[in-house]
Amino acid sequence: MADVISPAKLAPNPLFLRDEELRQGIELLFYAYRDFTGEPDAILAKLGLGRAHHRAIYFVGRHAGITVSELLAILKITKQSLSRVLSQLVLEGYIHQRPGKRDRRQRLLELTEKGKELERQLTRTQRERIARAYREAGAEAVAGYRKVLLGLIDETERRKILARLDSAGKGAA
Amino acid sequence: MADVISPAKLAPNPLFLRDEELRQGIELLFYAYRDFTGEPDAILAKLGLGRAHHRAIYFVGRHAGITVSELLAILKITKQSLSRVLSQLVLEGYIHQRPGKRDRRQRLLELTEKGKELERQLTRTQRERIARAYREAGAEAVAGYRKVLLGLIDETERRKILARLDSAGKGAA
DNA sequence: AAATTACGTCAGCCATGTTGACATATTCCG
DNA sequence: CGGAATATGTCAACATGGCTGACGTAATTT
Repeated sequence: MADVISPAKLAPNPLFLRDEELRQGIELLFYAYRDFTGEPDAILAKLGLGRAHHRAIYFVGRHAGITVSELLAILKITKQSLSRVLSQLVLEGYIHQRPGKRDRRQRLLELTEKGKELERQLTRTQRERIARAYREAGAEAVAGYRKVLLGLIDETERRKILARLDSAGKGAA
Repeated sequence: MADVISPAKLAPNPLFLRDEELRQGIELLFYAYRDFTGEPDAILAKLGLGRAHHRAIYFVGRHAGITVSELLAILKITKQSLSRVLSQLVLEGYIHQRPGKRDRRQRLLELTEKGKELERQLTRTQRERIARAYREAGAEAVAGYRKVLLGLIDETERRKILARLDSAGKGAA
């Protein structure tokens, strides 16, 4: 204000632009996630289930035969929290447990037919949403979306996740 | 299996590829959001605050003079839920309320100096995370990231959000 | 003057996260 | 073989942050 010629008016302040750009990146992520997770809740509510159940069902479906500790590592919650969700899903016949062959302490998890049916139903709306966004944005944009999201993930996790994305659906030990 | 020549081996099944691609899009969003939101919690916990306070502080900081109902529309929670958070933030001196000039029923919200300080502290780690991801991915990828995320948002919301992103930081009535 | 709007508040419920302590079965290792 | 480590489960208590429903007040609109 006191300056005769404000430097900010001569050249657009790069720090300001940067901050603005970054905040938009934050907010887009917030809004997208907000709307993305909103949809399946109605289906779940009717069954007396919540988002936590959706996440468990999704990843068990994605990695048939996953162990409890692997699932914990993906969800990053405590075993007590997972246990509540998981035991309910087993009780109600969505998920089946069997002891590991190599290591009989493990409980390998997989969806029952009922579980698979629910998984399909829950994921359908989200798949459609992503599909539409991909289609409208184009292949190049999709590559950018993937690249940036991957960069947002904790560095120590990135390798693991890339491996998981690749090996998914092939079943585990 | 029973087919003499499996069609899936001649041409890669486009439905399968599509499903795989879409699921990766879902999972990347999950992992990125998981790690993105994780960081500021430690700071908040020391102050006896939670994620809900962070969101309120963030958007009040971003839209100085925002009304309660506008904030509700952004967060998509009930007024009762917001009230709990907001009244605590006012009580502890992070947010200041003043009546609207045109409409004195409104309570226009803005951060106090204390609130601004906390906002900066909280947003710093997230800004840095986005900045790093942007830098590593490149400008073209950033454009794609924005395009796809925008496409994931509810269509009825998109216009509003674009307007918000543009007008942010210029203050409201 | 009546209806609507913006906001707030009280009360209670539910889902889902947390910590801490402890139990059991199995596997690994010296 | 026997003890340590591992995979999993369980009980109890608590915090956060959503939700619904009901009701109240001040200001604005009609």
